Amino acid sequence: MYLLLAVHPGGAALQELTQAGHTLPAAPEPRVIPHAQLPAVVRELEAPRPGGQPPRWIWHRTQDWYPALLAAGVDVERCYDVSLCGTILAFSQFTAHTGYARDSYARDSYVRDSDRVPAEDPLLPPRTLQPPPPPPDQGALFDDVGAASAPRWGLGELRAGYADQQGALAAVGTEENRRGRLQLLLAAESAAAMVAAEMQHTGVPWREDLHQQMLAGCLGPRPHPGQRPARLEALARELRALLNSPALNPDSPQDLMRALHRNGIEVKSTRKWELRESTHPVIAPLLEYKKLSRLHTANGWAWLDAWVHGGRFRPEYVVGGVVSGRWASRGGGALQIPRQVRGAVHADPGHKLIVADASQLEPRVLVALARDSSMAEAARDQDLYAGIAAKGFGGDRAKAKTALLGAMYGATSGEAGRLMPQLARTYPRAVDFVERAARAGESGATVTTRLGRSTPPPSERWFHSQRSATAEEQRRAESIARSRGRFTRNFVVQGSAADWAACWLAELRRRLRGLRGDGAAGTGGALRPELVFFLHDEVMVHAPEEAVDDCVRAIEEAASAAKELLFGTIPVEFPVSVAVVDSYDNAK
DNA sequence: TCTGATCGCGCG
DNA sequence: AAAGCGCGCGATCAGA
Repeated sequence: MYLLLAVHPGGAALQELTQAGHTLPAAPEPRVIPHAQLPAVVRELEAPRPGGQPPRWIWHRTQDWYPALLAAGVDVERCYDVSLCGTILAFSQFTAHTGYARDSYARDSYVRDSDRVPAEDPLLPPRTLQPPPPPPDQGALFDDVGAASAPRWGLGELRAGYADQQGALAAVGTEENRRGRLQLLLAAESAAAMVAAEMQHTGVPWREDLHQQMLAGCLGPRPHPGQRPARLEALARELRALLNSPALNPDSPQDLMRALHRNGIEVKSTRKWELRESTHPVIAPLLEYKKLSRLHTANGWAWLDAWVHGGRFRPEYVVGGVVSGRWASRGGGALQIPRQVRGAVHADPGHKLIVADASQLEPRVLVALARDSSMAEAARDQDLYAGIAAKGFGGDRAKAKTALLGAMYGATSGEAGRLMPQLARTYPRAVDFVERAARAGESGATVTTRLGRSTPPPSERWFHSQRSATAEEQRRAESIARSRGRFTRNFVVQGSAADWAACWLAELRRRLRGLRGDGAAGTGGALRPELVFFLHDEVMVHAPEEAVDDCVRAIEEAASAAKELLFGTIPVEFPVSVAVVDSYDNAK
């Protein structure tokens, strides 16, 4: 059963579809449901019924509808996010012949700014597929607007948008199961949108007291606003003395660089890797200052005040926020929780954190994409890099890793660049695969992930540079082309890894829901396993101790299901490493 | 005084 | 000038 949910004057419009496809059956008048009653109606429709599958909710944006339902204690099993799926379909090479992209561009309510050239960096292609939504909840500031994150599509638009998408999907050829793969991607992306909303609702369990203890230990007591913590102030004094610069502000790169130069330390920047080259006595306290200053500004007391409430860190996740299909986040630096503060991520009493990550996901994805059987054999090892090193690199693991990463990122110089021929000799198929993606990107072509997510077309700047006349412009054009080549080279690997991760997440969500007993259903979630964090190739489940074994099994089963869904039966493993811990810093 | 770019660093 | 990929964020700095 498919249920369309759209905006309607006075509430929400709900319409049932008896069949879903590109021609939607004539439908009866929709049910109009006042907003206050929507959660109860959804709960009723989600209730298990004998022999029946749960409905699939079709809505414009999961972010518009789902948070309020979750807040009312209602969750749903399946959905179809027309906005996210529309973005995939508008760019996918699998649907390029269908005209869907062109038609959807014409639909003015379909907002996208992906073909806008970023003004700040002429070398880079556009990075985001959607315009940044309004800032996260700022309380009363936006009350008069009220529509900052309100649903936008009425039933007519929703029906038309959904039908167009189903039409495009139906027109995808079945060779190599392209249609099936794209359909899988749409389902996984929609599931990811639900997971993101659920994780945001649940939050990462965060022990504010432990965090504050750590801050006090590293920085001293909490300073007054605008002042440096005691430990930082002491280090700043030491730096000023050592550099004979009484007015030095170590937070200013310019100021700092001048002071370093005055003391004969000839650095070209104040980055820490460059500072480490010098042996001057000021370097050690300077690096210490930088480290603590970063802690204070990025994850200090102000961060705690802003982002942690009621023992939970609730960042906003942006599904599809990266062109490759990775998630982005907004607020609190959710995808950059430093190792230094991970001790504050702590399970509730009677619970454990299950932290699982897909080891060496991207190189394994490359092996599978390229069907490189010699590399597959080497990757049979739990440690892929060691396996690669054993054949082709004389057992030197570090070299093998550098070479493989270099191949995926497009290294041309340094050690990684020098190792490329060596890698290509032993593993020609894998190297050829990324090389072809790079050459396609350089020439302006689109590349596509395993499940059918494609790069946007080259930037206006790329097209413009093609018409270069002078030698100078020519060099510039080549630089722009190489830059796009590195992007597309990496896109096929990073994006296919994101395909895999989305399937992993979706499969895991389904299994975790299957673990919920009826008994715990009404307890608001406190007594059942919950996905609380996802980071590219890593998931965290917060689970009651008695559910840990089942959760670990679910994580592992979901990983092998994801591999099967993407690649079928192939001799490549995607092992996950699982840690059951009280505190995040004990994982890995 | 405000705004947008740049530097630098955290994560994968 | 050349440059291994993808992000978010805070402080500083330059320019309006």
